[in-house]
Parts: sequence; C-alpha cells; structure tokens
Amino acid sequence: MGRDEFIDACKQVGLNVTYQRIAIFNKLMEHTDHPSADDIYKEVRQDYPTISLATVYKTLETLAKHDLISKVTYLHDIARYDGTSEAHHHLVCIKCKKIIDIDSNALDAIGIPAGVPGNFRILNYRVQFDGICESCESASTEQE
Amino acid sequence: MGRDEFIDACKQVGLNVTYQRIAIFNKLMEHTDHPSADDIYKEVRQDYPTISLATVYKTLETLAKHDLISKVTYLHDIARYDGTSEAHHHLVCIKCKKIIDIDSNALDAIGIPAGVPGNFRILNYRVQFDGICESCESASTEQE
DNA sequence: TTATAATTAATAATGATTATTAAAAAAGAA
DNA sequence: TTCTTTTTTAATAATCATTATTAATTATAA
Repeated sequence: MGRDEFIDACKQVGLNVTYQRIAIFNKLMEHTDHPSADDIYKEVRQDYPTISLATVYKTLETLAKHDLISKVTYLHDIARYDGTSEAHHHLVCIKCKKIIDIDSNALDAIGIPAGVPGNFRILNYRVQFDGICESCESASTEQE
Repeated sequence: MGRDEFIDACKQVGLNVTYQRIAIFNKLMEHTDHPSADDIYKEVRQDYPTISLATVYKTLETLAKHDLISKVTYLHDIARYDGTSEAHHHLVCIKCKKIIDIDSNALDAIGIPAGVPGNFRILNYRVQFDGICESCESASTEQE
C-alpha cells in the first residue's frame, strides 16, 4: 500500500489523516524486516524530533486494529510454555489467546517449499491457525 | 514425557533433579492450554507455598534451554509490526530474531487440514519457519 | 468562527521478566 | 561422614516494554 492508498484507507475507516500517522506508516513500509515500535520511533524522530514513543506505540496499535498494518507477534505479551519440545502446530483464539495443539500428519508433511531462501538453515516449522474459539464465538453472538 | 522420563532427561543434560523442577514440570504437563509462568506459579504455590515466581521463570527458561519443554511464544519479548495486513508466512532466525517474509503459493494452498477442531472459526493461518540466518551461521562458525 | 471531538506529547504507572544476592541444598572429595 | 565447592532457590530490587493519564494541540463539524 502506497502513501495515497494509505490516506484513502484511513479515511475509509474513519481515522484522521495526520502527519504522524503518515510518517509512521511510511517508515514501516520502508522496512522488510518487521521492526519494533522503538525502531520506528528512532527513525521517525530523525525527521520529526518532537514525536513521542507513546505516539508511535499508539499509532501502530491503532493502524493494526483497523487492519491497515499488522502485528507479526500478536501473542507477544506473555510468554507461554509447552510441555513438549517437539515442534507442532497450534490453533490460537485471537480473542482469549487460548492456544490449542493440532496433531496433523498433513501439516507435518508440508516440508520446505520453494520461495524459502537457501541461505537459511531451517530447523523446523510450525503452522499457526488464528481464529475464534467456541466460547468466544458464543460470547459475542449473545450480544446481538 | 512422564515424571520418570523427566528425571532421566534432567540427568542426561546435567541438571540437578530438584523438587521445584519436578513440581513445575508436572504442572506444565497437566495443562493442554500452554500456560504462562504466572499460571504455573499460582498452581505450584498451592502445594509448595514458599516457591518464588522468579524460580518458576528461571526453571521454565532453564528447561526450555535444554529442550525438555518449549516456549510457544519465543518471539514474545518485543512487538514486531508488518506493513501489510494480509496473512503471509515468515522465516525467523532463532538467534537474532530477524523476520523475513516468504512468498509461497504452496504454503498459501495448504488449507485447513483434518485434525483441526470444527468448533473453531478459523480466519487465517501462517507458517513460521525457525532457523539460523546466514549472518548468524557464519558468526558461529567463526568461533571454531 | 466556535464548539466538539480526536489526536498528540510528555510523563507516570503498570506489569512481565531479569538481575542480584544471600541462604539452602546438592554434589564431590577426603 | 565431614568439609568444600558448586548449583539452586527465595526474596527482592531493578529493568524495560507497554499502557494509562492528562493537558495541550489539532482537526472536524456546525
């Protein structure tokens, strides 16, 4: 998404188009390496020295909430442990952050596809399915 | 892994077998929902009121380091953002935590396999490949 | 313009995690 | 066993990412 598209997208979701939002979005788009809020802050501050780190955090979360960008590590707030050390696959509820194991031969058989750089030694992989669990689903339909 | 296997495994990796380690491991194994350190702490404290939260953290990290258990959310320390909101796949360096996008039609075509509970509304999925990137690889071979 | 709502900047507060350190427990040697 | 050394634990302080607060600023609507 380019700058103009971003501006349109902000308007569509009802966000005011501010200099800060554009600057933060632009810096994020310049990256291919999935930066942290602090990374973005340090860069944006070059052009805009009075911006606050809290603004960067808030803006990134706001943009993610409206699906203009995304958070790669949305389960990052608390460390979660697993009794087994073997790589396997998970179902994650995006509402309550419940994590459920998936046992699937089909997923174990994926292997390493084309499109994966060769200069990277891959140790294992895991598939994460994001969705809404039964109890969160029924909790939300009760509201209607 | 059961209790006895755990004790053997500790010995194999050179960790002393302590009451605390057994208690923490047992509680973790009772869970299917991938608890946090604090969850484990609250439960272990029922049986062992003098245990410290820091001990639980340290023990979980120690066990994970020796591959007796694992951390589901090992990228959890800092939130990382992505300029696009479309689900896609990633390569993650387990050393420097670099995240690289993978564009793969094969991965996009996986779909939802058998083994995934039906009472869960899946919104999307992503495959994460864990490994060692080129620069971390060459940095470690320099040591030899 | 004027009023109202949204956003920002600065800073304080929170909360998860880690570091520190002294005491306790375990392991090894005599 | 007893002494010595190393590892582990408990308690607590410190750190650091993130969020909340609040007053000032900016944008929008009337």
